[in-house]
Amino acid sequence: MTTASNRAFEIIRAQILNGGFAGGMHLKESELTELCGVSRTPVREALRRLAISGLVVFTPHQGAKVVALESGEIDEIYALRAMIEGHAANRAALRITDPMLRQLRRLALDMETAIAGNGADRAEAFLSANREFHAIIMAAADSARLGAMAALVIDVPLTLRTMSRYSEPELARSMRHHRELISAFEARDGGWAEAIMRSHILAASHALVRNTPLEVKGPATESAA
Amino acid sequence: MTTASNRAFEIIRAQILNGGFAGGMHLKESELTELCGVSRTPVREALRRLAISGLVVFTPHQGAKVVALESGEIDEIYALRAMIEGHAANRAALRITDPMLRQLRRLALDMETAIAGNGADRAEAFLSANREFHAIIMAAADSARLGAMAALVIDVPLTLRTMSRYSEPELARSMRHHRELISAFEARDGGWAEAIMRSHILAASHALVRNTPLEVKGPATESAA
DNA sequence: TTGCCCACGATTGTATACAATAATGCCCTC
DNA sequence: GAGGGCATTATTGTATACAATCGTGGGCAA
Repeated sequence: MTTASNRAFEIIRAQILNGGFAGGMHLKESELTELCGVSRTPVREALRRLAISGLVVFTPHQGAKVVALESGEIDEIYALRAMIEGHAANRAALRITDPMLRQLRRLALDMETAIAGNGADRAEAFLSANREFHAIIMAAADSARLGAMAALVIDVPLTLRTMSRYSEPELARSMRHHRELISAFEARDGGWAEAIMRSHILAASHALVRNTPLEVKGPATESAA
Repeated sequence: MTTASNRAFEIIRAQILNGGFAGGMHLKESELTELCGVSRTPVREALRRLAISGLVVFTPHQGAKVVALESGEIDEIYALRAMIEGHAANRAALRITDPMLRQLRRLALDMETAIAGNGADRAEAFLSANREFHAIIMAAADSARLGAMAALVIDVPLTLRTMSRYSEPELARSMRHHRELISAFEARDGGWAEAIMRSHILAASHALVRNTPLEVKGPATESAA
């Protein structure tokens, strides 16, 4: 069984990511208490952790507010993601194990079939596999501190609904990036892996910016990068 | 007046950085309570923040332990610092203001005179100016998230006493890096600034590793990078 | 009417009491 | 005598009560 603090963290985080808590909204500890079914103490701990993750901002004696991203910040976040995930890919290329490589190949196939199909859960299957793909690379990089940094910039873009904004050519390019990443890993070439990963993230960034309406709203999924 | 939580954070952090708490030491909340003169609640918050900063590690129902760095981790941390501060220098080059540039020039002079002199506070003066020099660049980068990432890898090397390990040629090279950074900023050349900053951090890393005895002990100051 | 000041309410910050969990040492069994 | 299981105890996790602080509204004066 997990701790009450963890439950509170997950519940509040999910609410923010799926849009239940709008950007800029003031989060009152007493309200979160009844939402999560725990007392204020674990709620407070959860809020501090969310503040570290960049999902809420904290001001003394005024509590927590859900972050409201400006368009400039989105560029900034994707630039940081490119830096961090690029570095992770470089490390991963030198450390990845064969079982991990097999998993990557399978996930790449999963994504390609998800794209080719047309079921209702098409997007969900794709995003799930994509998330795992990137998670495996971070795991292969094998650096706790790098993982902590990634957490600072991975969560936030999730507040944007992006999957539906990718055109077919953009998705195809994303697939090619995945395949080329695997090739770079097979060659154990850190520089190649890093370059492709950077391209992958930055391409996603531009696809997002170009297709994003001014006001971002609605239940969110996550970036396809 | 600051909050009790902040006081506890600063007190415990200082104890870790100056070596009062040895690596691997188990930090009991009740003991920290009497050390800091506050109750357990703010102590707990302080410990969580320290865990985020990478200075302590947390395991459920077992509390906090001061981190014990292995030699491999030091390389990893310096690689991350090179990545982050390099990126910060790149951004800073495009955003830095003239007053900030003037400050950098003054601090570079301060460091050079500190090195040239031979007073007892020689090292202290140098390190203080050096810290401010890097802080200004981070501020000029103007990215809260990047600052948060930097915090993950700036604090930890402080647990190592490094200043005394730099040879004269190494210090001279460090000074040249500072001057060249200023030149890159004046030219508003992000790529140049990033390259020099990476060199600066990585050079410091190797100077450290080469001069570090196997067991690192004693009151700590901070890295000269 | 408008601006400022004070008091009130709401909300966060802190302390302490209680519950739950994990480490430790002892005793029993083999 | 050694190993494992159980009870004890120390330590962390949680809840709640209290204190401090900030925003807000009303009232008073210019």
